[in-house]
Amino acid sequence: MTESRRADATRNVERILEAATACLLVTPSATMTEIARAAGLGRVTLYGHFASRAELVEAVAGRVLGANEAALADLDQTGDARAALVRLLRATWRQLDAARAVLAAATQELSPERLWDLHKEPAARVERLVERGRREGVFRSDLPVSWLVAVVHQVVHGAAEEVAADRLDPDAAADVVVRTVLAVFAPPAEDPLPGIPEQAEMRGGARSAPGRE
Amino acid sequence: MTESRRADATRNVERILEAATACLLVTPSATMTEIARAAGLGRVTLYGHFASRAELVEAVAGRVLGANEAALADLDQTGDARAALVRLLRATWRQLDAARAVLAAATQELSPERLWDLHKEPAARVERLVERGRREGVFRSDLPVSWLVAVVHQVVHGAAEEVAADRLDPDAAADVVVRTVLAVFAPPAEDPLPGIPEQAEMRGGARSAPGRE
DNA sequence: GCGAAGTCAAACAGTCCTGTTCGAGTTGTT
DNA sequence: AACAACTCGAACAGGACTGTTTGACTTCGC
Repeated sequence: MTESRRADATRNVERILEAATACLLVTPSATMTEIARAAGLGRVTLYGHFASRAELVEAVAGRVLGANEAALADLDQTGDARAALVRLLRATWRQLDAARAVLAAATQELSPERLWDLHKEPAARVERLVERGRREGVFRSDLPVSWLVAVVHQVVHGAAEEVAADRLDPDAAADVVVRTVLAVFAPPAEDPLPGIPEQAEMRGGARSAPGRE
Repeated sequence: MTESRRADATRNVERILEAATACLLVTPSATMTEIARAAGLGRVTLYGHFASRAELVEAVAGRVLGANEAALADLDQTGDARAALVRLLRATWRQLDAARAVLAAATQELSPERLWDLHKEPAARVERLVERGRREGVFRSDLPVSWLVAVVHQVVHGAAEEVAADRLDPDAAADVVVRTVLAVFAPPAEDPLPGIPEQAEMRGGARSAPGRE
């Protein structure tokens, strides 16, 4: 596939992907013109390598997610579940610092199914860990698994936003994330307050598919 | 100001605002045409009442936030800080169920400063409560206040997303939110894990104004 | 019932974006 | 050196949206 392509062409594809990543990181709605200018290339050249904007965005998303996967794949997931969670969180944080807004772009540009695919692997990783931690009794069981996974997602993204808004020290962010998630995941000591049902009924991953449209 | 306006005119303004709220709730980028159709009115009529799309979005945002404020303003904020937090969370959840996506629309349509203004009041309310709870020793002090406020924001919005994606039972959502936030806010029993710095240095609300553009 | 206020469809101008074509220039490869 | 691969600017067609105008129509208020 990449057999007979001139050297500068492949180099330019790389330049485009990098510029696109940078642009989409700032503004998910960055235009082809902007990306081309950022890459120091002509707009037409982009279309020479990517048939459409969607294709470029997908390539960027795949690239970022790929790097993410690579970094997270060979992570020690054994031993104490909490320690494993901490490692996973720190690694995720490091990666997501870069991926954040690119995903935002993909979110509103790609088809929902395609997007769900991209998010599936990281989510599954967290899910497996959550379930193990539960069996071992170190994570709480009174909240849905899907919710705990969502909390990780929300907290990490939220921290990224706070850092971007200059309301949180980038160096402290990783620890803040770890502390927060650990606090949520820890089994509740006892009911701290009356008026809260003992066990919230949950829907797990029902997927009863009311869907849109 | 609203003196001499025909009855159907004021009624239509109301219809427009309601339709716009509904539309923006589904899609933040809803067009004037879509909103007009949803309101059962002509597109031109919208421009008769709102000079521009931005003006309409701002009106909708103001309306939603206003209702939010009204509901939260006369809330019992005395007594145990945790109980007060629970009340605040439940009330916020009830309101935000409706406000969610409207704010998303406003977020990318309105000027950042204007948006910050709209978010300021609710955030300040949470912040005051957090600080009181800290003084009373029922909330943790090892994380920045601004972060705890952000956590509330993230968790509530995250729950709304999960509900929208049909991964969380709407009836259980309020409890889930309460449990999650309480877990984060509770003072850490002791360092549960080595490798975490004793106290994360924080930036509070520095606002060193790097700004965009 | 009369006039003013309000509504509306159609059509228009203006902007911005995507994606394509063309011809000329440039640069890698052999 | 020479050919092919590549790049590029300009220009075009097409679409979507915003915001305005016009002139006819409906409805409210008195």
